[in-house]
Parts: sequence; C-alpha cells; structure tokens
Amino acid sequence: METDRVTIVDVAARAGVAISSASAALNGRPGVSEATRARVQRAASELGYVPSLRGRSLSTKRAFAIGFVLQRSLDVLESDPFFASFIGGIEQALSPRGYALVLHMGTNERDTENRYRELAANRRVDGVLLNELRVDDPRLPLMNEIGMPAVGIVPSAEGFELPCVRQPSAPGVAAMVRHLVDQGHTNIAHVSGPARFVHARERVEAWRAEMARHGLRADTLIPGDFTYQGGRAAADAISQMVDRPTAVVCANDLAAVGLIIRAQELGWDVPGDLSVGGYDGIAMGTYIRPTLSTVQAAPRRVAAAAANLLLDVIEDPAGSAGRVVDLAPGQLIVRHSTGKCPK
Amino acid sequence: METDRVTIVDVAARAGVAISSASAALNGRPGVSEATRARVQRAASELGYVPSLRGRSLSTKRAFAIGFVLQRSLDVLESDPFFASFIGGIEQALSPRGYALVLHMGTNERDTENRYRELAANRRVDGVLLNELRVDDPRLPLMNEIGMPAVGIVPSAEGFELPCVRQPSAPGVAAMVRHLVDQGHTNIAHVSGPARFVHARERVEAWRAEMARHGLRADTLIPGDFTYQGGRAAADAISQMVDRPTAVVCANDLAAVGLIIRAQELGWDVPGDLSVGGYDGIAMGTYIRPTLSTVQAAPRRVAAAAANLLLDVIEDPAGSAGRVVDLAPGQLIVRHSTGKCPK
DNA sequence: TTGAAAGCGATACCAA
DNA sequence: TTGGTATCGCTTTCAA
Repeated sequence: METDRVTIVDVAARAGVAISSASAALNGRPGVSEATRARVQRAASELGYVPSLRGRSLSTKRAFAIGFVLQRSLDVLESDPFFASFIGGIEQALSPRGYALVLHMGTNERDTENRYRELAANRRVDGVLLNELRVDDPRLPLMNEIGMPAVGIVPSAEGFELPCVRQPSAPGVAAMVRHLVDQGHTNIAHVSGPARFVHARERVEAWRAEMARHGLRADTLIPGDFTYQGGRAAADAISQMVDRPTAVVCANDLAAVGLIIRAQELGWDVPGDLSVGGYDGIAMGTYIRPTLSTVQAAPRRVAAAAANLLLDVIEDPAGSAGRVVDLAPGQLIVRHSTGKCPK
Repeated sequence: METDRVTIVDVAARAGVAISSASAALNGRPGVSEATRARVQRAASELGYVPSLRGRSLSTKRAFAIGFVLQRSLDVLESDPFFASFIGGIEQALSPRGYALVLHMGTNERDTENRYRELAANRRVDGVLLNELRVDDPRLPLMNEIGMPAVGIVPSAEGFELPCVRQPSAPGVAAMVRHLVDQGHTNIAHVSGPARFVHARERVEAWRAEMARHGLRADTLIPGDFTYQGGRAAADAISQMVDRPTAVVCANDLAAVGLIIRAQELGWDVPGDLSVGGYDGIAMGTYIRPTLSTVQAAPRRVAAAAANLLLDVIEDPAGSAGRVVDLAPGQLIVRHSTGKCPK
C-alpha cells in the first residue's frame, strides 16, 4: 500500500556516491566538492527525494516537533476564542523552520500534567510551551526533572527559572483603572481569575496598585474564573452588594461579556449604571452591545515569539539558557462599555 | 544533557532474555511464556521503561500521529469558535489510543494544500482529517496519489470516495425554514457560504428545497463567506433591497451574529423587523441579544467520530475502505432572534 | 519458547 | 574529498 519511498540510498546510488556523501551534500555540510554536491542534489530532485523524518529523528534524537497542551474544561472549550489565534502564532513560527506542532488537550490540571509527562516520556517532541502558569506550577520541576526544553509564557519573569516570553498585563490593567478614574469612578471592583494562576494574581495586584496610586480603596475583589459564567456570577454578586461599585475591571474579556449580559438582564444600563472593562481584546468584544472596552493583548505575537524562542533553546540549549524575550504590553482600547460615573 | 534513556536492550538484559522476546512480551504478542512475560514486564517497570516512539516509528513505518490542517485567514482566526471544540473532539479519540495530533494551519487554500503535501511527503502522520471540503477538492486526488489514509467530514457522502463521517446539515436548515414559515414568514432569504464549499451548497439546496415544499419562492440568495463581516455585509445588502425579506437563514452562526449586529445598527428590530437564524450552535449565540436561534451541530462529536474512523482506517486499511459513519443531524434551537412575521 | 540478526532511513565518525 | 560502517531503538523474520 505504502509506495516504496525514495531513500537516501537511492539518491546516493543515482549520484554514484556514498550515502555519507549524499547526506553531507544534502544537508549543506562541508567536506563535499561542489561537483559532488550538485550531482547529489540533481539526483535527489530527479527522484523526488524527501528525507524521512523518522530516520532522521532516530539518528539525531530529535523529533522536529514541539508540544503544547491546552487546558480547558469541556464546557468552556466551545466559547474560548483564545485558542485559534494562539495556535496560529505558533504555526507562524514553526512552519518556516520545518517544525510541527503536536497539540494535546487536558480537561483538568492533573490531566494536563499527564499529557506533558507523556510528551516527555516518549520524546514525541523536542520541547514544550508552557502557558497559564500556576503558582508553584508542577510542570516546572517536571520539565527540569526530565530535561525537556521548555519556554514559559509569563506576565513577569520574576522567580521564573526557565527561558520565557514575557508580556506584562499590569500596564494594561493599570491603564484601564486610570481610564475609569478619569471618568470619575472611585468604587472600582475587580473580577479576578483563580488565584492559583500567576497572571490572575498579577492583574489583581495591578488593579490594587493603581487604585492605591489614586488614593482609592480596592476592597471589592470578586473572585472569578475567566469564564462567561463566572462573569454572570460576578454581576449577581454585585447586585447583592450594599455599596455597589460603579465600574468593574475584569481579568479577561469572556468574563466581562458575561458580566455585561447578566447586568443587562438585571436591568442595569452599561455603562450608564455600571462601566465594565475587559482584558484580551477578543473579537467578540466588538460584537456585543455596548462594545467592550478592553486591553488588546496579542496572543498571536506572543505565541510566535514563544515558539521561536523554544526553537532557539532546542537548537542551542547553552546559548539561550535563561533568555527572556520581552513583548510590548497590551494597549487600552476604549469602546462603549465604559463611561462616566453615574454618581 | 539528554538523560540516557532506558531502552528495550536494558529491559531485555535485566530480564535476562533476548530483545526480541522482550519486544514480544511487552507488546502482548504470542509466543512468549507467561513466566518470561512477567519477568520482562517487571524489569520494564523497575527500570521505568518507556518505548521510544522514534525507534518504533522507524521500524513500523508508522508515526502514531494524525494530521489536521485548519484553514483560516489570519483575520478570521481570532473570532472563530469552531476550532477549540473540534480539536477537543479529536483529542478525545486520539489520546486513549496512543496517537497524537499534529496540527498545521493554512491561511489560504494553496497554503493549506501545501501543508497537506508536506505532511504526506515526510510521513509525519499516518493519516489526515479533511474538513470543509470544496467541490472538486484537490486534496482528494492528492491523498489518493500519495496513498495517505484520509477521512472526510462531509454533509453527504454522495460521490465521495473516501471513508467519511457524515453529518447532514439539510435537516437542520429545513427545520429552521419550517420554523420561520410557521411564524408566518414567506420571504425568507439565505446568506450562504462560498459556493465552492460542499457544505455551503448543501445548505443552499436545503433552503431552496424547503421553501419549495411550502410553495414559496427562494429567490433571495445573498452570497456570504461564513464570517462576521460577511454577515454585516448581508445586512447592508438587505437594506438595499426593494422587496426586503422578513427573515434570513444564515449558513452559520458567525455570519448570523454579524447580520444581527449590523441590522441593529441600521435601526431594525430583531426579530421584530427581521428574523435571523444561524447554524452551528456556537456559545456566542447565547451571549448576544437577542439570543440566536440556530441549529446545534456537534463539532466535538463529529471530530471524535472522524478521528476514530481514521484510526480504524489506518490500523485496518482494507477492512474499513469505504466506510461511512453517520451522525445525527443538528437540532433546531429556537431562541430569540426569530419571531413572528411583522406584516 | 527463545535468541540471533536483518532491517527501517537517516547521521556521523573514521579511514582511505 | 570520499566511502565504509557503526549507530539510533525498535519490530520482525527465521533458526535453533
């Protein structure tokens, strides 16, 4: 069934050289005369030779692939727009360099960790991307333990011993808070993500710090979970409050959308009664009404940078040991879900 | 750097048997005494042996991975919710069977085809999934030419020579039309997808047929492209019409959302002035207002079925040559974007 | 039932 | 600059 493939042996035979010479010629290694190289290359193209990844993998001990495990619960999956652009960014970096992406999915944290373990155990990939890092993330010691090259995607490189791509979200959150303060708001709540996530914490801290900078009290912290449903729950929580905030900064757009929709169901006007800001800059933010004020992150660029860094690390482990690549922070985009404080 | 891995040689040595016996024992092949098998397995687990995918791949000529190329233009990427659940479904099927997904992305049709060619050329995967098939899709002859196992995801298996998973969208579209007719609509337009797509055509035909069934004329066909922007454009197109439809059936949800938003910007009430139905059942349909009436497809189930079928085909090419797996058609979900005909 | 040895398709070392 | 050959880690055939 499987067509007999053209191997390097065929190429060498046709060019009338040894396979070692053929290999060197094809890979642009020195030690081959130009005449030989040309002859080998002609033979290869005449035969339609494509090197076998399998043979190459075994002898070089490399897979020419990197791994990524997306962690999402099945119910959230369907609504999460993060995914596609992130993957697009990875592909953008991998494809020109001849690598492929092996994608796995974990439905919970243990599951995710096991996927990384598998990836490492059978050496299906040469390195992995780590995102949505948790405090004391077990994947970090795991990567060290098994000696798997890894690159983290983090808001801050502090205390992070792996090479990483850093895109701080603090400036964006601060800009959002500042924007709301400018609109006259003083009681600005924050709907956070789960505290076990580093980026969730960073956003809480950024909100706190910016509030303090304006002499405002940051006491309305509503725990969320980055989901649409979590955003809805936050609106319900607000409706129970004695001293209602007039503005909310959400840790991500999806939650902000949920919050806005639920707020409207509760009869509030957004932004008349309540201003709502998000974070991420997902397309959906321009679909809903009012359109969502947010901070535009760049998942595609982040992913591309991370993938490129990972390849650098793989191809030169020593040279790029503790590298940190900095990306511009997200920019505030003011749309229509934020407005003047009602008072 | 790379820890010296435990190989089958180590296991065989420790168990005091030949590597061929160790291999047979570990893979549950017959011809090994129970005592030997037990000894080998103990040795393997004591050493923490994990078979090398690379060695196995080379000798079995299999990659234990399947490929999928998602085709999306970069601008659409960010808003497309199809992706995540589809991938989730694939993973669900692959993971228990020890396979992995190699994911590529094409930003246009030529790009996509090249990705499939690469995948085939270097045999990085044992088979591929083909979705969003076009009329005379070049990937079909390509797969035959290179002898790559492939499974199609199609609305109808007619004239489709590859094994496939079939989920017809016609019943759902028909149900949507019927629902609108029940609400008194007689001038029902259709916003289609690009005619080069088989599933776009199927939906047009389904709309036509159901209109005819009710003795209605199906002359308002608005060409779309499955995107949010395309939906907006459709609303603009409608606003130019002399004889405006009172209802629109969109070929997918994203376009329906765009249409609704734009319609509202144009000052129309949905569904008061215009009823809008979608197709897919994306989560976003429940976020917007009015909530979107749609047909609930099941991308996760479709993907899982397709991936499972592909593995069957890979593992037994003869046995499952022309297999067709049928999936239940999507169900109509009436929400709030469709209502009584104004008149 | 067991073991020895020949591939699989490349890379890379070492003589010639 | 070349060519021969060991090697990567496994599967599989064929004798013993």
